[in-house]
Amino acid sequence: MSPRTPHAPRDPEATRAALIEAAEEIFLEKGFGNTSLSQIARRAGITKSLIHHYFGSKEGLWREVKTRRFLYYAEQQMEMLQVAEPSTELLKESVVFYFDFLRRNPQTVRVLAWMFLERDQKDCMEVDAELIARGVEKIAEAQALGQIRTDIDPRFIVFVFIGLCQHWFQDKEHFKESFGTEGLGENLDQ
Amino acid sequence: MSPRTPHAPRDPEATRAALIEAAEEIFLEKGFGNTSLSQIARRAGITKSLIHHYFGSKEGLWREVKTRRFLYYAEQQMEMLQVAEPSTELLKESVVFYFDFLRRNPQTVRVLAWMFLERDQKDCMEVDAELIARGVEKIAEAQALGQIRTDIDPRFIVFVFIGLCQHWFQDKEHFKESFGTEGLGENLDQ
DNA sequence: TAAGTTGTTGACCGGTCGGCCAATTAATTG
DNA sequence: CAATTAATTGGCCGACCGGTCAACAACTTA
Repeated sequence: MSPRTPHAPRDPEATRAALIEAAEEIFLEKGFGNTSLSQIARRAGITKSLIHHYFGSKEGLWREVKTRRFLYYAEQQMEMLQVAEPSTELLKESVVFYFDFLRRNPQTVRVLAWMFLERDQKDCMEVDAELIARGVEKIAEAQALGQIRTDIDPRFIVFVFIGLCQHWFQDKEHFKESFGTEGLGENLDQ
Repeated sequence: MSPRTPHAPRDPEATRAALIEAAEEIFLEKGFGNTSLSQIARRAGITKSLIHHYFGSKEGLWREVKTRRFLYYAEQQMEMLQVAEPSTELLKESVVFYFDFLRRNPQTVRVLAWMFLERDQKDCMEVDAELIARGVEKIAEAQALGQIRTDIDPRFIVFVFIGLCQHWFQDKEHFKESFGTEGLGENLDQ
């Protein structure tokens, strides 16, 4: 937004951060293909060339934005999984925590959705796989303890819960077109 | 795929259809911004100029693809809603029917997902609104008859069921990366 | 202070994009 | 059969795309 003062002191990290922030805003709003580097540079108040200087290419910047958000997301979830011990109550709390996380980080919802539609999860696959493995593991433990019915594949449970939270927020805007008075407290009950 | 024979008889409707089909394939696969008219024309075996001749612009073609799929989807669902009378059993059947429809029409899933992320539902809003209104109406009737608990907003029920089906298929590929043996029969139980 | 490193810029490049148009050819009309 | 209309083509346009480069300015180092 604000053009740099002619004799501004240099701050590479700030520049990098500004580029990432601008890129995230526009990429998540319009998608990769509908975004041009000129727009990003303009919004960041920085020359287009610096994008290549810092990230090599348009894909490089997009990859940076994606992995950044995804790693933050994975970190949060991993932390949650490590603290707790398996139980039905924990499962419930985990879901609530995850749900709340997505509510506070709508960017995560969008980033996951774009990665999904464009089928480019390759950069985050290892992390994602481990994340899922952890969740499945926890649930399997709870099943072994008899706290969760065993006739459901634990992988299935994990996916249903993750998908449910993820897509609730994806749909929320659509929902609001019908009527806007609903808050968010009711959803936790379901 | 097949280049036209030099003296082929003209068939405007077939040309139109070929363009729409090619456009749908590529648009739904890569999204609007990542698709170029040259690609579409090449895949359809038709000159790029004809796209403008029939649809005016790139946006016009995209709009055609979207509304086409969406109207088919709406038609099916409307038909389903009109036939039946409200009951818990009907609700179940409706969901199963809808679920099955999406399974047979993965393009619908993708088209809805793209429209959603790119926030361009404007072309289908009236139809969509009526569709939802119908569903809500049916559920409200069932509630009045005491067949569904009344402490839940019927709009909420509609959205949860629609979203659930829609996003199940959206996530299915992701799920398969964990393990691919699961069929689809089990899902209907949930 | 001088040399070297690095952030930053504006000008520029080839390529492709969406879109336009005149010309050609097939169908339709009278 | 002309005359008209509609389908189809290839060539072309200006704009903008992502990316490169040489030059410069600010820091770092010695």
